[in-house]
Amino acid sequence: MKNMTQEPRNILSQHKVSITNPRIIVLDTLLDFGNPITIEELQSKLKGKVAKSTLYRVLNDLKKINILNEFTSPDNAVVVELILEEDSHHHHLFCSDCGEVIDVELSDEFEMMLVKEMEKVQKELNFEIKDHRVEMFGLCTDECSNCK
Amino acid sequence: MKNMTQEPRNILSQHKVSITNPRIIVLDTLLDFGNPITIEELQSKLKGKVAKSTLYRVLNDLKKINILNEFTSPDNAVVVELILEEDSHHHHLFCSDCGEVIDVELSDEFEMMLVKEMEKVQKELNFEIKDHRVEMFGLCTDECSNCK
DNA sequence: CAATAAATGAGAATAAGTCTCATTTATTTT
DNA sequence: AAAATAAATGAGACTTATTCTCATTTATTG
Repeated sequence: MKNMTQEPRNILSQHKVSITNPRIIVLDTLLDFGNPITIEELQSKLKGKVAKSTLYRVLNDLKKINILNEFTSPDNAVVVELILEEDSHHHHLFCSDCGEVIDVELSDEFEMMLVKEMEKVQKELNFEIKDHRVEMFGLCTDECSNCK
Repeated sequence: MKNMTQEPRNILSQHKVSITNPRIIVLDTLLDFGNPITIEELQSKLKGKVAKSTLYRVLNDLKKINILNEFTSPDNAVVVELILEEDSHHHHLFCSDCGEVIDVELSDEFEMMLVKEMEKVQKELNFEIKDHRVEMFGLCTDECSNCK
């Protein structure tokens, strides 16, 4: 079992940013949780170990080195997620009940078709499309400990 | 040419909510703009004709009667849009430069394939998917008066 | 048209996120 | 390895978006 704080250190040094305690703690928490997480939930997991201002600064630092993705849930709460592997193109599924956010990979055929659709849109609207997102909303039935 | 304030009145009475001046003004502004709009831009178009607290209340009222859609732009600004026709399923294209949001309809084949993808996801993750969104990000080249 | 219910405006309250600045911690230089 | 320099942190002030409160105004109902 690997040293808990080693991976955050590696990540930081790989990206040539200084290795500090708050950064290690935040990365560790995100790695440990493993899923997209709201700022609120992240703060509660951190239990005051990192100052609020520092948390936001660290998140911005991680965005700058492109290892943090940020988006919003259907109720407009900000959600963050580590993106460590370059090839992990995926989408999100949101539970309207418990607020859980789940990563979803869609088929290559689908992604190819989406690219074609975007090419059509680009031409029609004279727009240069750089990125896309597919979001799905629903209810995680059963198995969920958060949904009563 | 139809009376400018008649359509808002019709909409409100169809949805059995009381017809008030702020509601008429907000609806009129949204109808007139015709595209998704940020709260900030909406406020500037309203030029103080409606109190800030009332604006938010009116927007919430419109959400409750299901004629207002709310989402966020890539920089997390809240965007609202009237949804008057039931059959107007569409997606959004965001310009990262000027912030414009454009409605986009994708092909039926694509939508059908997306439904199939969602059915797969539902089964795999034991999730009941109710809705989806496709968002596209890029730059509106040329023609745009806002982008320099 | 009067009575009742609902909506509004103004500004106070709250909450998310940023900023400031003195202090602490990392990194670089010697 | 210690000193010098640069960067990051914590605490709390500040800003901005949104909600809330409550006295007044406006709609709706009888």
